[in-house]
Amino acid sequence: MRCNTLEKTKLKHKKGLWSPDEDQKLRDYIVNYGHGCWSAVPINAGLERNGKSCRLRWINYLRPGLKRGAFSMQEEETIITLHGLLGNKWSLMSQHLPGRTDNEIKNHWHSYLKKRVAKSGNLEVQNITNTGNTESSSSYMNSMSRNLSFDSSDSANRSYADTDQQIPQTQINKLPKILFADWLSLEEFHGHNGLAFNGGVSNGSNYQDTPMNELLSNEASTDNNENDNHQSNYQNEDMFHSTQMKIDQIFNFNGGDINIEDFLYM
DNA sequence: AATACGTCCAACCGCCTCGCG
DNA sequence: GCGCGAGGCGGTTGGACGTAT
Repeated sequence: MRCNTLEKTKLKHKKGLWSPDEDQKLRDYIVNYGHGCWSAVPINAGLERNGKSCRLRWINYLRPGLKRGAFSMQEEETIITLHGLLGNKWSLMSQHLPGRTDNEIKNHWHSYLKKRVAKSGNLEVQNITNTGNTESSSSYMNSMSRNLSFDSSDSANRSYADTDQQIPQTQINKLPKILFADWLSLEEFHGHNGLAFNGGVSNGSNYQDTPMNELLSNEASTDNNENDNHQSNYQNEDMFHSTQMKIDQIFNFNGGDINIEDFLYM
């Protein structure tokens, strides 16, 4: 993927915040000529920035159609649900939140939603502890499983480490490492003992133990076994269909139309 | 009013993948 | 097949701003 106009000149690239003048130059250039090869953009637009910086500025700030301002409740719920499904796949999430950038979603998650999720989880824990009501454990499980995996060593749980929210270790130990977001009840879990997924780091990247990743890893592992299929990963047909229903809810709401098979290959 | 501390967000960095030569 | 550059992505950082003391 090489450009005709290579950025061979080793200019001293400016860093830091963009000035309104720089924004205007970049906007004018891209509106008139398109970005084409990003490394050529700063040269042609008369900017002392590198191509990457221009691309980022355009995508995250200047691009038409971006929503600015607070996230709506629906957007937040979508992010939380998608995070439960996808893990830190911000760019994938942004595809289902029109007008929002991956950076924006990521920032919002780290600054707000992560804490909100942790807090709601903690409240549930308090209810269990205070009342000793075992029935509430189901809603607790739903709440917690909505967004998190439970292997205390995995990266998803590290999100708790940088907040003051603590999940009691006894709770963690009782929990499966993965549940299927909020569509798997505790009862379903107990009815499907084989569902506790394996944790661990995969392929050297920051890989989180989300149901999505687990499905993907199962998918990868089934490449060598053609007798397996996606549906078998769900333990039974009911679970497969309830998962499909949940995905339908999310993606139809966002104007999409997708099935589990599609989802796996997004 | 001054300072410390916390939060948020724009931007940077490093890594990975892809495609061209 | 290999090397290189571009593009893309997620993690991290730094500074601006708001709030508490």
